Amino acid sequence: MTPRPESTTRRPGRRPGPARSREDILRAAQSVFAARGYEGSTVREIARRADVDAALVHYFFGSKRGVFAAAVSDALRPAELAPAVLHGDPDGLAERMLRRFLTRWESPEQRRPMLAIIRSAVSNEVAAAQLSEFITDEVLGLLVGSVPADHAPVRATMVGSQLIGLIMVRYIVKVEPLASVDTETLVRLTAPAIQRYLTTDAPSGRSPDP
Amino acid sequence: MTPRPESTTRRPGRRPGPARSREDILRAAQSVFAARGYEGSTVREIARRADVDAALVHYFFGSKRGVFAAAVSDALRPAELAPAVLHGDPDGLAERMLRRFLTRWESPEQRRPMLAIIRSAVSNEVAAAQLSEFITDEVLGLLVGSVPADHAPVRATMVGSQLIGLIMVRYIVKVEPLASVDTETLVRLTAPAIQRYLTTDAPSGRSPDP
DNA sequence: TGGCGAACTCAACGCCGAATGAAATTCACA
DNA sequence: TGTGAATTTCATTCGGCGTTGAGTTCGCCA
Repeated sequence: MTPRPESTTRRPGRRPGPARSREDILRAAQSVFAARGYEGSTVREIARRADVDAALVHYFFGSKRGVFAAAVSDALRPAELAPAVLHGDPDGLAERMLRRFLTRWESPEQRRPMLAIIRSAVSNEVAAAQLSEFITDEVLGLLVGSVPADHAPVRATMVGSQLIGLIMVRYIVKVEPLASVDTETLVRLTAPAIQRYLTTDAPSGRSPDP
Repeated sequence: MTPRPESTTRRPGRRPGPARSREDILRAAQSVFAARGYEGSTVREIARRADVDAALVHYFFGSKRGVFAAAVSDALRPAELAPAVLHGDPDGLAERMLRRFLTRWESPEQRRPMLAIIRSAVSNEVAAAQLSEFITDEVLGLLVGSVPADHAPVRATMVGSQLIGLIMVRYIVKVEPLASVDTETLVRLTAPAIQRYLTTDAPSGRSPDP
């Protein structure tokens, strides 16, 4: 967060001191992509916000797609929802999971790269695939062992849909009153529905064809 | 749907026959915005798809924002979910509503303008506001009279979040297996959760501060 | 202390975007 | 039949986009 010394006039060539531009660019990219989505963002604006020439972005990351990939995968990897959430009584699984999830989203710092993916996934095939994979892996990981294996994938995506819906309504489209309700209320409202997707008996009627 | 006669070389000036370009542009705009979102779309591509010069788009709609507004509001107005859904036993409300909702989304024709709004709302303030209003009005309208008035807004947005989540996962991000499950199964899975948001007793604990 | 490679900027290219004003053609109504 | 309004294209402006290549400065190791 410590800002660079003033950029009144800058000369070409390497800057004195330790080189931190690469990280600055990455953080700037996260902000910009989070705010505008992939198509709406420009390399030049990222550079401007990182207080750097646009050519440097290409020097480090090769292309706009390159920065995007680096920016999201940089902060998406350490998801690690699973460990602490998994043990405890199965009836509280949804609530623990939701609390963890909301904690991440309430921190602007952590919210940024996830926003970037969602904003981009909506009109960008690559980002969409990345998000799809993330949902599958992450949510499915939570269900292994707690849920009959044959229905796990459907259950997982249902939970995923409820979570994404929450994000859309609360953080992106900002529909009131849900956008400003406190998280505790949110948990009380949502946890039971999610718990239902996780552990209620399989839907009656014939099962979906294999 | 009847395609225009071949456009090998065209001369300036009004074309012979009845003028349908305005409608052609509107339909083209719906497709393009639905596929690429607002930022990702270009007036030129809309014009190309409508088989028309780009200047004509500006002639009719003034600006890119103008086409967008026209394209979505054109096909968003006749929502009319309410009438048929509302009467019948209250316990089946969610299911009737969901069926109606899915029917609209399964038709590519009707899906287009809604896709356009969602794809755009994600990175566009104006579209987001429009979508927010739509959710509030439309879903809330269904609840009037069936639900205690004091909790109706929260309930409505919760239902909205579940529906948007469904759309995201099924039609936009396309997460399997939910993306290819048949609608009947989808109803069986989702209706109970929605019904719960509609009619279950208010969440316990203290109510959210007024 | 010299020099090589990493970090950085500058200037420019080619392209495509939204938007505009003028000219050409057809329509509709008197 | 004629004449004004509506529709359509063309040519153009202006700006910003992603990307590249050459040149400059600094850190570091031999």
